[in-house]
Amino acid sequence: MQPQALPGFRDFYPADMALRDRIVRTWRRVAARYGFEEYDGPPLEPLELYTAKSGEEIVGQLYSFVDKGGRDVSLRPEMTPTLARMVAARANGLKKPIRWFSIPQLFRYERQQRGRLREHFQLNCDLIGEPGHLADAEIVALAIDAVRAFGLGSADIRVRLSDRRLLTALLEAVGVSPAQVPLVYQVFDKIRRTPEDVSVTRLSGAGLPGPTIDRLLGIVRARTWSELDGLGAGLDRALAQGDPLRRTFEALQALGFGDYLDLDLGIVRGLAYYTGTVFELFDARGELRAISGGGRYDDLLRALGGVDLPALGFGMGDVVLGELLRDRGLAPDSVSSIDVFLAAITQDDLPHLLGLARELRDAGARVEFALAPQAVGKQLKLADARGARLALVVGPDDRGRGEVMLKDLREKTQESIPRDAVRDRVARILGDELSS
RNA sequence: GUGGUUGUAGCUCAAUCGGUUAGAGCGCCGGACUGUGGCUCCGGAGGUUGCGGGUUCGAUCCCCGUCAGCCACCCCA
Repeated sequence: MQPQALPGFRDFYPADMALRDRIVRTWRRVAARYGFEEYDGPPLEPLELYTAKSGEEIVGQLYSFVDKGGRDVSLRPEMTPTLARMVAARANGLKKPIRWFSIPQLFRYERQQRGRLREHFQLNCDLIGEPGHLADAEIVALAIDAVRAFGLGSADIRVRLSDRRLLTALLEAVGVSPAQVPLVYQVFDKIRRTPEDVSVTRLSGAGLPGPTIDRLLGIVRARTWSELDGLGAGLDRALAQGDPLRRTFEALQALGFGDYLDLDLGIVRGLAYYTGTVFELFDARGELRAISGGGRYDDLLRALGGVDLPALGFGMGDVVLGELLRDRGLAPDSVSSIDVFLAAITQDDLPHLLGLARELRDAGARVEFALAPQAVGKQLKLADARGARLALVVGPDDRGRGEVMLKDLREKTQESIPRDAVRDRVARILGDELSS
């Protein structure tokens, strides 16, 4: 048995690379539309960067080890601590609000499953220095556009939005004690795939009385603001905590993304540092894991980097998105690897052909030719398999006339043209394809 | 980390009750085809049946272990 890639790590064959490349390029393009600048940091970091303040959940899954210098290090499981360090180091000199994005390869040591590997690429977009609801709307809008740009619409994608401030206030208002909050979060997180009686049993097992449980179920099931407002008396003060989220909804509707949004207070992001808006993107059929998730973390930069700046952001991995694109037939078809194939009839034609290759490559064309003597038919077969638009056939007869045979493999036409005119003709036919 | 389930050619799969030399399609290579591509026809390469052990006259098939994939749990970048 040949050595394989480590569990959870991927080999990218050209077809896989084409998809990954499309994803990454599309992300860059969309982030740029929102005025975001790209940054990056080290893939390997000191272990303490993650054990210090980051979510406790992540620590157990760190891909960490001791390096040859005896340092405790970890492959980065998330980008936020690195971002916090970088922003903190130059916080005074950076114009706010900061709009930065990165597409790091992230790692975690955990048993893999579909859509969940030990390594993935993740679009990270963060907006730092703005506490207002328009920043929240911008981030959510960017997350939506980052999948919309692949051709996915509101029929394919749903966004579920919640707010920690609102949820916390509601739980307190209905009588959930701080000690009971973690369990309530757990139950909320699983509410969609758990029978109701199981959820009720777990909640009552934590000491919550029946009426409180009923109200909790009402909170987690509310999908509109009016449903939430109708949950009963005594919640007005708590519901007032929902104002920022309401305004975020309104802004997103004005931006034209209303069709994508669902209110869902059952969204429980694992990372403990979220302080306000939290959201997740899912495929509308509910077949896959979350495509993206994020939220507001106004206290994290102070805890992590020492600068007191409000911030929010989201992450979006390439694995689930890639699966969704494949499922929907939106992955790239077989790509053409060359523009022009050069075919020689005899060995004597080779110097002529190599000169053409140099000239066309200098002009920006993607050029290939047979590396060993072959029948012309065979060479053209290869040209076809490569997806070449054009083929140039050079033989003794052509050379005698100072010409070459230009074949358009797509149009199935051919004509003999002067050798000196090749470059211009090829450039004209390929047109825009050259500049890309 | 726990439990379940599946591993046969590069890919998708077949192989009777445990029985001879493990097959097919696609893909790949070559030929028909030494001045013209996609099609067609012909041929070829490619397998320690994931790996290791056990039962048996005989194991792709039964048993145990292990590794890997998938599913659920845990958790969720």
